[in-house]
Amino acid sequence: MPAQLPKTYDPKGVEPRIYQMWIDGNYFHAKVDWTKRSFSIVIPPPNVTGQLHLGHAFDNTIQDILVRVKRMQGYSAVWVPGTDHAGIATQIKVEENLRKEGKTRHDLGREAFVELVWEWKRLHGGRIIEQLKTLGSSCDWERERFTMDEGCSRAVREVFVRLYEKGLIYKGSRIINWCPHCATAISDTEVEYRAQHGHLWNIRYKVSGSDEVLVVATTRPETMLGDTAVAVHPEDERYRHLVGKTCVLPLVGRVIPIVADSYVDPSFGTGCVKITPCHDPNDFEVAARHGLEHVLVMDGAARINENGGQYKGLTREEAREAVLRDLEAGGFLAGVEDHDHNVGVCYRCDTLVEPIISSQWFVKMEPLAGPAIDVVRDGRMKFVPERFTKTYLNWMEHVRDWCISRQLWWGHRIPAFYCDDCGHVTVAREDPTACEACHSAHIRQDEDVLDTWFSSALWPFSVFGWPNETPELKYFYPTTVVTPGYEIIFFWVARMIFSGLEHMGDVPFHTAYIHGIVRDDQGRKMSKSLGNGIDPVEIIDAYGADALRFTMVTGNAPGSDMRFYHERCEAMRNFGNKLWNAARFVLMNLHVDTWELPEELAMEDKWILSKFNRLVPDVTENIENYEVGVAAQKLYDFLWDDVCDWYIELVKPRLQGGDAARRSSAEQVLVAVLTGALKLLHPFMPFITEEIWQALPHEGPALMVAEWPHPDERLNFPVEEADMERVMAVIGAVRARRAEMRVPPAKKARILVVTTYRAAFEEGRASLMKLAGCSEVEIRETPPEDVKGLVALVTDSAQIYLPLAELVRVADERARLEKERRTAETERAKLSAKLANQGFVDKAPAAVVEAERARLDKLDSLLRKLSDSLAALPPEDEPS
RNA sequence: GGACGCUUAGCUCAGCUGGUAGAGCAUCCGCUUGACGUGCGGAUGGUCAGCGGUUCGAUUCCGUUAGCGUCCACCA
Repeated sequence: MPAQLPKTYDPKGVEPRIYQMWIDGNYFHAKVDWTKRSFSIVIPPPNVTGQLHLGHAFDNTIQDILVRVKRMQGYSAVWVPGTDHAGIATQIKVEENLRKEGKTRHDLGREAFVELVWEWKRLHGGRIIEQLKTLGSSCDWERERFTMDEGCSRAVREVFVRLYEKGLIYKGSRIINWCPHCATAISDTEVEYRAQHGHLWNIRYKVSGSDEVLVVATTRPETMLGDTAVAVHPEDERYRHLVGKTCVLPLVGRVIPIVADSYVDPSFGTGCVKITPCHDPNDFEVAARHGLEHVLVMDGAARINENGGQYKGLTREEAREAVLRDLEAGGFLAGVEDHDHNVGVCYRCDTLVEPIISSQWFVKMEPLAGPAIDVVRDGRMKFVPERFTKTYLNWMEHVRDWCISRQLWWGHRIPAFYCDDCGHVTVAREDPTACEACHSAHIRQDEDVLDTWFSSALWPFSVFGWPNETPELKYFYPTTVVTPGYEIIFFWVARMIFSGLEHMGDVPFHTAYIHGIVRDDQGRKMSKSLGNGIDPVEIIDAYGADALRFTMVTGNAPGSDMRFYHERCEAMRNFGNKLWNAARFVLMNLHVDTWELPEELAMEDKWILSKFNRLVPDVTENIENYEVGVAAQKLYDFLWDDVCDWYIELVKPRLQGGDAARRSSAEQVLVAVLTGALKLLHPFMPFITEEIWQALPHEGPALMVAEWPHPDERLNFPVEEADMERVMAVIGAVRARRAEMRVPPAKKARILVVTTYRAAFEEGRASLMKLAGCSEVEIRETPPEDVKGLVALVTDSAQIYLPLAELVRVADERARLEKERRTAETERAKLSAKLANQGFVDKAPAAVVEAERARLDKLDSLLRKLSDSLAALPPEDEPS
């Protein structure tokens, strides 16, 4: 920083330069170094063609704080960045773009289309990475990965083959969630449920060879086209005689059996359930138990297929209307009721999900879930905040097999090859040229790709080179911590855990530090459709990255959502500016270019050093416990209140005075405290702290690689700290009283301090003069004889008299002092009752009792002084 | 149906293992105070949702009620 500094901090002018300096210094790169402890984080890989949103800003800030602290603490700390190929999201994006040219992916064909997506990735893939840099993220860019790069793809293939060989991956025909819009299967996790007002239609099914009629209830009448049975509860007396008989499916005319199954709840609806095995998971189960026929009536676009007869070609919505109309016309409709229920929609596109039978690949979860439950139960892996443990366990304990195949082109293609001749499936690490069973060359690779989350599940070890046994893997795995939002606990965290355990034999990370989501100022989720999204890039532009980062970590509890307010960013920018100006002040007054702590320390020096010395372990501990918000708040308070509002003001007289030694020691302490605080603050506000540090006398190339502060025994000054605070209390009392009495600041007064802490106040004399607006300070141990015309103030260690004759009315003074006395007495009464309570004295920790005793002493002292002051008051003024 | 979270100053929210209630913003009163008006000094404002319990002591722990919110499950 040159001598002439702007009065306001300009992030735009500083941030890119500082970031480049870090890059040039290669400070982000972490090496395998067995002489150091390792610390590692892998980034939750953002979508490669996505752009930065506040959620990214949130967890990247957290990660950066953690990794910067550890780096400064001397760890070999790596933060591995990278991006996710984001199968569906990316493919859709490219397809949409293609549609502008009036083309679909099928016009191009698989190979050309995939090449086009790669091209798109090359074009847009860098954006989010660049945006992460503007945040100040200290990722090890040399280790940047992509879920579809060669290494990650190899890991995916290896995992697939291993799991297949162990029988943990299988292909089967099951009811899966089908998204008609994305035209692919999706996993259970990818379905979101929405409450919806709907209807329950009652439909008459005529019993064969009888006049009896069964009434079934359904919310989805169009699926009746695929009914292959009607089920009743085995114990249900009403229908027992019909079990084993058949009935006739209306409109279709198919004769279907009536079966008994305990799945049916006799108390719901009519107690008769239509069974549609191909379009309902429960019905699928029932069908399996009873060996029922499967009739699939919908295609991949959720249109009725040829099995739907006359309804063929209709969409599911059209089919519903048509079916209802025809049922009505045929007299099959027995009634309709309102019915609220949940419907599943695709988390990507919001389209109503269609449960449909389909042949897909699955990961068998049960054997994988067991260990994943154990490691959390026995504490080998923990969630912060702890409550997410339960969320996780509940999910893992009930998890169903994971549908991993996607009918997409963009992704890791399933390495399964079907033999046209013998039907054998060859699953192999390298593409086979022939069927492994019959050696026929007529093999075809499975058309599908894997769920995007299949590859991100491997991220904590694939990024370090697995399946190769690399030094990185040995050194950095398990990673220390991951920092996802709670919305991806199931998508990502859970799957990393069982994958890590299965393939690495160890947890992928020791801690999952879960955060909430960033909402708008009305508490709404940010979304494209609401148009309420806030672009972090604009925020950085307006307030600076440091301000955004600080906003992200302060004022919200771990794991809970936060609302985003511009005002908060503004406040944090102001904090940066405050720090900037404090630094400017220090530099303006600095006459040295190196520093060390002076031998002779003044009271205020010891006070601030002592406070700082306590701040160091406090902040360190908070960060270690993942209480970054608390740590940030402490730094904010220390810098603004203690350093700026007090210490700097306290040393101004020395800096401007003629005593060179006292001036110089103030400079030294200023630099010491500022430097120390900059180190602690650096992980939170890396840019501004680095910029200031570079301008201050320093050793080493950069703050970001400076050593994290340690508390220093020699800097504990409890006595001087207390003395200083006694003086500060008097300053506060005088200021408050003056403000109350509207004494203009320019009007200085002579004050009289009556105290037994004479030495402390002698040393604080200059501070009192400067900060309490005094023309003169008299310190004595006994009160003056005549206090007429004096305003009396009391702290627990001093009585103060201000000669403000023209402003004083004795009656008012008396009233005020008495009010203070009453307050103090009330408090004293409470306190002495507490101390008189034998239970308290016996059972409370000694330190607490001691503290309360000390407080009582102070109150007594205060009360004595109040009484003295009251007694000394002259008789009431003559009414004039 | 199950689980979880929240309810603290006008607003938005912090408050670690129980031991004198905090911040930012807003409001009010002052201030060109030689770092900073993105500032300085001062002030107002809270029976910490209600009710029980444990405890010497509860905003903090337990139970319960109410309101709000989230996740999971999904009886057609």
